[in-house]
Amino acid sequence: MKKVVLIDGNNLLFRSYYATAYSGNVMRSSKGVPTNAVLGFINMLNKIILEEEPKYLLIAFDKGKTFRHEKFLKYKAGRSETPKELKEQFPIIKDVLNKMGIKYLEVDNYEADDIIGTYAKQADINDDFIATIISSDKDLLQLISKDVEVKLLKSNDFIRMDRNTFYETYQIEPIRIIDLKSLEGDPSDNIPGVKGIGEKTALTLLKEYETLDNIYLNIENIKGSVKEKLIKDKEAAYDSYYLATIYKDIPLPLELEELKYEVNNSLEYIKLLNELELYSIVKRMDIKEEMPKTNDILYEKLDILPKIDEEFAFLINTDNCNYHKCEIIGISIATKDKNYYVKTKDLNKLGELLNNPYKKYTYDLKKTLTLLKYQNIIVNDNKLIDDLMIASYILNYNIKDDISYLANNFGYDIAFDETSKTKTKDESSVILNDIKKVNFIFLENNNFINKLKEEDVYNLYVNIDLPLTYVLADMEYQGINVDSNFLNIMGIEITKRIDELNKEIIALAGVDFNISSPKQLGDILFTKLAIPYPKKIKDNNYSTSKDILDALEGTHPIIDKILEYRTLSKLMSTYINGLLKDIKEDKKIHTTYTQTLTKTGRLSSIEPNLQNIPVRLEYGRLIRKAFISDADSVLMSADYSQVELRIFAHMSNATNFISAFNNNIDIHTKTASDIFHVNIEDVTSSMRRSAKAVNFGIIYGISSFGLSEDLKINVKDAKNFIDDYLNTYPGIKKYMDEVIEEAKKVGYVKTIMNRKRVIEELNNKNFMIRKMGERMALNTPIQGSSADILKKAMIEIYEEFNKLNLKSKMLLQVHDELIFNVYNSELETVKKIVKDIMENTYKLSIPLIVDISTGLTWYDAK
DNA sequence: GCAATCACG
DNA sequence: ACGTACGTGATTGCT
Repeated sequence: MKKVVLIDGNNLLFRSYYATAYSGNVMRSSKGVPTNAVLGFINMLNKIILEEEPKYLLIAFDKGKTFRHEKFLKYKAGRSETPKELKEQFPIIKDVLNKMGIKYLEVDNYEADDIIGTYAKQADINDDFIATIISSDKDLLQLISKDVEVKLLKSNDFIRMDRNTFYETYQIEPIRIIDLKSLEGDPSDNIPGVKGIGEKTALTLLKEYETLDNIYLNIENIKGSVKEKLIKDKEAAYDSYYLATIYKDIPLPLELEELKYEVNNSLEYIKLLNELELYSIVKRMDIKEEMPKTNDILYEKLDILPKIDEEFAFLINTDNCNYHKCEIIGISIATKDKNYYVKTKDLNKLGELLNNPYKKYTYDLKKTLTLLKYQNIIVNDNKLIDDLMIASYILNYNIKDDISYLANNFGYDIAFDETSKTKTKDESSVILNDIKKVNFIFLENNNFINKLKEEDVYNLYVNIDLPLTYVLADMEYQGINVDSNFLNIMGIEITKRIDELNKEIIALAGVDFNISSPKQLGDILFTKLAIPYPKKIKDNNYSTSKDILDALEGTHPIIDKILEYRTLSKLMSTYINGLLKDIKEDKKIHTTYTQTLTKTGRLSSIEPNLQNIPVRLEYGRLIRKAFISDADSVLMSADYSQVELRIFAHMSNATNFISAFNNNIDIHTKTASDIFHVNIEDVTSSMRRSAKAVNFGIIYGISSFGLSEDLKINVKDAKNFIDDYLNTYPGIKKYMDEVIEEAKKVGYVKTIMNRKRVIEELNNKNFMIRKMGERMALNTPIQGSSADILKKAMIEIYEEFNKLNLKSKMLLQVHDELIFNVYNSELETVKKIVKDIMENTYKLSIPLIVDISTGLTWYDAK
């Protein structure tokens, strides 16, 4: 006999909600997501599964206004509005159920009851099945039959009702619950019933006359006030009869047999629980099959690495500073049946193991490769080393530097790395923790790889991001020469000027204050000096940002001086002192590329950031003179021209753009000529500037407000401008609409190399957040595809340099630009290789163009 | 630890 | 009626 458990999902979620909601105050995750009902629901569901051991399981939900509402406007009226904290939890619980592998159904215009009724009837008819219905709603008792029982939930326990127990309680047939309701009514659903008749009278009547019809047939035999009441509310009684009747024949997409249930604590499920911060559920889960109890780990502590000739996971344990200057503490290794911890700073043995022909797994391979390089150990990209950090990034898991965050999201219990502040742990517990991490990698790596394949992003992993790791490790290791003398001299000049400005500004203000404090500066400008604030005041705060000060230029002599002070302070603190601080003993700066951070697939650069060295303003640009080539070399810059607009043109198939790019016509001039309806040669510089702003807007996911800010025009003009633009290029409008539609449908967007970004904001109820989501959906494929293409080019250039054994090296990446140190003897070869690969690595419907320039400093390579 | 500001693509 | 351009990192002041 197969038992199917049918759960009234709405009922369960409502009960869970009101059990712990106190006047709208509910438990929330740290992100503000209400979770109290979800928590209660899962706990109740787990209890049900434990008690009932269902082989078949279905959760039914209401959907939309039902046929009952259509017929009776007052149905369920008078119910207080479902609180939004509860409404928000419906999609969450459905997500949970999906990830638990539990089937749920909602059918347009029907209630959960009708879904349950239909399956209950099927179970009754089908000799193989019996059903248990779970709810606290007595209505469902009408479904009890020879094969159907109801488990009626009470506040802390339940009553199981089958035909016998039901009869003992009510002395009527289960189906007469409908007749009972039609008499006594149900205030919670606004079912009227007969006024003045409660359960007791109703039951007495039904015991005698069995049905509502029969009661009215025998109305003359009934005495006194009850008769009066029955006659008065006859219509209401029959309406109620209709409302209380559960349908048993609604169309359903799944057969009973398809409701099969198997325990499935999927990784996604655990991850979701952790996202919702419902840790108590994760803790109680029976996870020993998939998730070993990491505290039971045994290991051997060694001084030298053992010989290993099987697959293994490894981690180099370091102190927690920048890995270009960190101390190595040891190496942890996990194999199928043994874990090791080796206390050593010598990575030679590890290097040998990594070049051996079996699979290796780690987390943050780039760090490993760089540390090895500092010991002159080279690991070739032998396609045998997996990096769980890269895999997790591509899978859009939330990851941090510290692998513990990831592991704990998958049900492990691993302490976070200690910072210098929290350094309290003894050596053996630090070692044990490291072993836990490496053990996690060993056990989970293949699950992650399978997931990559399932999500159709394995190619991206294995052909782009993973091989790029080797390229980046080398770039970081190479570093770039920096002339500290130059920076020092420039610093002296800047300091002198800052001092002058400081005096002048204080004099103009008439009072001493900290110019670097936006708060104090705002007070001085807009209160003390009473300069009129050019914009709407926001949050009762004066902004002193560049935009505001620019608008005030000329109103007071202090403004120009503050602007200059700002520019120079920035140069001094971030670029003179900041860079000097990061020059290592080899007179080079070694940045670190974060490969697993951005939402779009770009890299970022830290400690220091070499992707935002000044270039737009001439004085700031001088900083680039400090970045110099090696002896007998030049610095070579290779940058893509308009790569994002070209990618956009390719993806949107915008014919005008494509023809302009194909014919090498200046794209902004072409756009201006199109939207202003003038010949190319008649486009003025102001027309071109406007067109350029709109083209940029397109890349960002245009908004009239944003454009108005950029062009300093009013929002209405900006809107007209955009409308004209989109009318001129109808293909662009269509493309953008389609991207957003698709993104809303599947919940994510993709780049040309299938990199995915999930955008939750797209279905947010808040207009502003939703619009932001739409802009992300439009921008990410462009920015991300551009990143994909440059990454692919970098890998190919790196391989070609290696193949030809060139001394020249790739040093920096700045999103659409690569910087190389090129030996004079190799200049022509390198130029050709780089230009050729960058322009041809990915074929678009339009050409990609790369501009190359060289010089002894980064400033001169322009 | 966060907000404001400003440097880059 | 909302109140925004997309993606980053470093420094400073302030709670």
